[in-house]
Amino acid sequence: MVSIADVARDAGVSSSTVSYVLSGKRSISSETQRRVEASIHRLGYHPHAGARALASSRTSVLALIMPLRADIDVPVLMGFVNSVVTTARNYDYDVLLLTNDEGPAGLRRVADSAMADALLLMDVEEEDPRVRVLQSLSCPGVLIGLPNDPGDLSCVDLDFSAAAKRCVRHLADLGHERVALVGPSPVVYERGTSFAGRFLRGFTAAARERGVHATSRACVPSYEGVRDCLDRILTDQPELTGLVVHNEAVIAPLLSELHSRDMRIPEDISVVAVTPDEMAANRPVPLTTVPLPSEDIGRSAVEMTMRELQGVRSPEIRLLSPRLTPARSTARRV
DNA sequence: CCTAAAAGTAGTGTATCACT
DNA sequence: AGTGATACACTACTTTTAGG
Repeated sequence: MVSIADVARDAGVSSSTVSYVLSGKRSISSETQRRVEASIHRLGYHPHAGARALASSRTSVLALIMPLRADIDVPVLMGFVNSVVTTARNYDYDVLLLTNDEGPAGLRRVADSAMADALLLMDVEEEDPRVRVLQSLSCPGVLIGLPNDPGDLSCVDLDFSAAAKRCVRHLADLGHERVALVGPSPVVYERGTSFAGRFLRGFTAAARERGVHATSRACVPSYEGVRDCLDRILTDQPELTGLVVHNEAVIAPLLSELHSRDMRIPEDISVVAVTPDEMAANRPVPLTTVPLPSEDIGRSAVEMTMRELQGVRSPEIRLLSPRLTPARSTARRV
């Protein structure tokens, strides 16, 4: 293995000079800089991460804690992971991905063993015991999601309440008077997952505000779950003309189920979905969506974390404003 | 004198301080 | 602008000590 001492010997300088060339924390003559860089290149040197962590008590690793539960939509989650990892690399950080649900003890384990410099927490619940623990840790933490009491932690998320309102108002503007929400899986509500509650409350509030009849149902992500969910909704509202879907895993089976029931989109029923942009276009009928900005959320979370790591303590709750992208799946009610 | 346990030492690769 | 010494946390190895 090539060490900093090998580079120093090759370049004819001391190892501290190599270190300063690498960190850029001191001025180095251009000639020395050039020789050191040439040696680094020639020898194929890469700093030893363990030794770095030992000397600096920094790991250059962010822990992304993302419990992978059965009811979680992996493609959507990967959008967040991708954005977090990509942004972290811009700051010379790597990402430690933790997908087991270890609860508060897991946070302590990672922080106290100094595996990472900061923790990013996903799948946040309204009353999440991890939040209090995260605050008490010595390393910074940022939430992707919004608990009832975030304390002085920074949070980023889509403004799900506003997103729901956007969907309802769009349908109401098109003359729809009877709408329904196909929500996340029942377990997501039971767990008190923060986005689910916020979306549902926004949906209900907007419907009331616009005088629209509204029903909502949790939906198990399977063909059977979708059939059951639709049955219940249509029993409740046989004259339904608008659907809001807040459950990515359900979109495909739902579209196919509507088709088999001869409910044409958008002639018989308008559909608007909350889903990442790239997953909306590739459907039998291009979907009107409120895009889930996983890219922006992941990037913001890492940027906030980096600010904290630089010692800037300015907790911020950043709720991104939803957009609505109209497509063929919604139309004026006839 | 032998063994086991405890204490001590050296070495790892890097960042950084104090110095020239 | 450049350098030597040191700290960092841990491990592997060596030496010392205690007790029989």
